[in-house]
Amino acid sequence: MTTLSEVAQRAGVTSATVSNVLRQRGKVGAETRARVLAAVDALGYRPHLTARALAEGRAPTLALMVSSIANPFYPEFALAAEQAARQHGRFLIVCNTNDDPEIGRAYLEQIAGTLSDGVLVMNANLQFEDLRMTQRRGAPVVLCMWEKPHEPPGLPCIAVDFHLAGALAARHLIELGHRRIGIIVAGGAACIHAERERGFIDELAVLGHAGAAVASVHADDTVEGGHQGATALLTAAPDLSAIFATNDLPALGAMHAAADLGLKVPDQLSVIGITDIQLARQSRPALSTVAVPTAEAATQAIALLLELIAQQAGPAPVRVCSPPLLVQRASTARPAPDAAV
Amino acid sequence: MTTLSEVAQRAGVTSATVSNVLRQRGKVGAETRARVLAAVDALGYRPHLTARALAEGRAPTLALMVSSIANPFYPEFALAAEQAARQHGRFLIVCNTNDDPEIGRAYLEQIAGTLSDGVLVMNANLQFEDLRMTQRRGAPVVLCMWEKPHEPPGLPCIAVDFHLAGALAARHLIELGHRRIGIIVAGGAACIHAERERGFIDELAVLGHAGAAVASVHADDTVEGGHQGATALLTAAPDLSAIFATNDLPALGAMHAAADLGLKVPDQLSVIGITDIQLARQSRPALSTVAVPTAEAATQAIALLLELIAQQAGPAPVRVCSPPLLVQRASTARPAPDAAV
DNA sequence: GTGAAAGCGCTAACAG
DNA sequence: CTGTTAGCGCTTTCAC
Repeated sequence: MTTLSEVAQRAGVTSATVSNVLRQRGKVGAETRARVLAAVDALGYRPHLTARALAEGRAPTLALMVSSIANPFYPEFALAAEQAARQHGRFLIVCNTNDDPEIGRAYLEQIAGTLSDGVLVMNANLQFEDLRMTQRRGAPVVLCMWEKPHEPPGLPCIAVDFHLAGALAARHLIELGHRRIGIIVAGGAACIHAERERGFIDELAVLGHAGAAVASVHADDTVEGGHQGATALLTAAPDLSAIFATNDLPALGAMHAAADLGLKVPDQLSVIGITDIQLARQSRPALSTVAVPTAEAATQAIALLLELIAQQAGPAPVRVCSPPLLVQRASTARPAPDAAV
Repeated sequence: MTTLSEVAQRAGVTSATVSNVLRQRGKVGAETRARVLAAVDALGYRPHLTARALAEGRAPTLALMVSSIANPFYPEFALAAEQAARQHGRFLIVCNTNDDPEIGRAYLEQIAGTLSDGVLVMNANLQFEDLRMTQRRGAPVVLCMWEKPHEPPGLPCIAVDFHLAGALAARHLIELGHRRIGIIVAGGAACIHAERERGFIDELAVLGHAGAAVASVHADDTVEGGHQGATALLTAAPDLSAIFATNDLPALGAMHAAADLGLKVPDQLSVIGITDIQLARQSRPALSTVAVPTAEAATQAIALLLELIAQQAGPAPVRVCSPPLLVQRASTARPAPDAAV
């Protein structure tokens, strides 16, 4: 590990000058600069990021808190976040909370402000109180995918209009002619997807088909959960012509359930989800869904976090991403005439 | 940000003593300790990890280099790696190389030894020379899933016997009675999967059915790649009764291709992959595959890296994971009698 | 047992 | 333009 002063010594200057050359600060004589650069090169000097961080009073890393890396939603988000961070010269520390608030708190306690300059929170099931505490300690926090643009959480956040996402799904099914629709609300007790369900229901009412929501079940936010949910739904109400799931994974599970029950998708049953994860494109039939701007949210979240770190943003700014978009694929179609009651 | 000396002041001692109390080093009087702990508590003191790292001459973070977070292989691995790291009090910086050796090198240059104590390399398409350089600079490197246990790479690594993985796939298909098998070799030009193909071919020979490998194509390591590969295979040799893909993603693509060609899996075509990613369980029909100990590799890789950092390991140790295991699901079956030539 | 002091590698005033 | 001087917050000898 060659240090600044070793370089300085070789170049016959002092470490401050080397520092100035490297960071283009202060004026340095052209000739001196050349000597310094030569020395840097000869010695293979690389700045010690930890030492620099300590001296500057700021860390080069950002913490990304996520409930599980294994969430199929994660890849696109993390990819975009990492790229954005890199472009700003920052590194990303991934903190998996496993949906356990304790682990989340422990992470925050340890690294927020001491190893990471700021914290990105992505569905990590953290206590708001812990986040506020983190903020108070001087480490900015950004919530990455706030579901309710019209009800800001009192913390900086990147919001996506999931109410609209639900509405778009509803409109699509209604326009296709579906009048007997089952709903799978994913996310368990915490029920993070309430906004999506509400958007769906509200739109049904707006379109004059409030009665089209025939049945509704809660389910785990997984393929298996969707499978179980759909099975329950179709058993209780065999005449459903469509199922709306608040997330893609359970929607995929619903398609499997339909297959297991001998129902053809989309001929006998239409299925639609929300998010547009990679898998949605790869399923057979390909899943119709409402695409949500995941990568954009990641990029914006990084940008906002950096502004907060630089203290260039208000106390609890809310930024809204582009609206969700319907993506019609092969899992939705007009209901079969004989399926109608 | 309360500092050590603030705590010290409040406790009426010096920062050295506080440090001793916190790290259980040196002897501290019971009464003093109590006072110190009380002050720590009252002030909400948290150690500044960056400062500590600088003073200790070691960083609390490990770098995980990966070609793409979006690789469906990644979740299980990263989850296990992050947990293992956390259990050892380390944090994980995720470095996405996008398969670009330049990005990889830039990452290594910047953080290895200056922000991270060691580097985990997972399919990141890095130049060995860059990795050796990193080592020489004092930051240990571990390759996470070396495919050839019998040909160590000259760098510390966690190896998985992918030759055996290929062999198990071959044995399974042969035992089922398949004699006309198509092979999809994933991974493109770099051809990281050569060992798997060789294992498959070798085992065919061992079993006396060298001729069963009727055709072989190269394809991208994606669902789409597998789809294209399988389509090509089945077009050129419509009488194939089984397809072996060197990875699960292309195997899944092969199943889709079969469906598109009107072939029933497994009745008219058996498909088998390698790895056992989550998706393999969730596809319809569920994919038969050869499971590889991904999580174990992650855990071992972290352990080895920490040993290397602590200088408790030889120069280029190779650790071999548990052997791969056949997982028979619904995508493989005996060939239809009338399909045989 | 506890304190004083040096230093990790770098940056940031301020002098000259 | 370049050098001097202080730290950043913590750990770690080494005296007392």
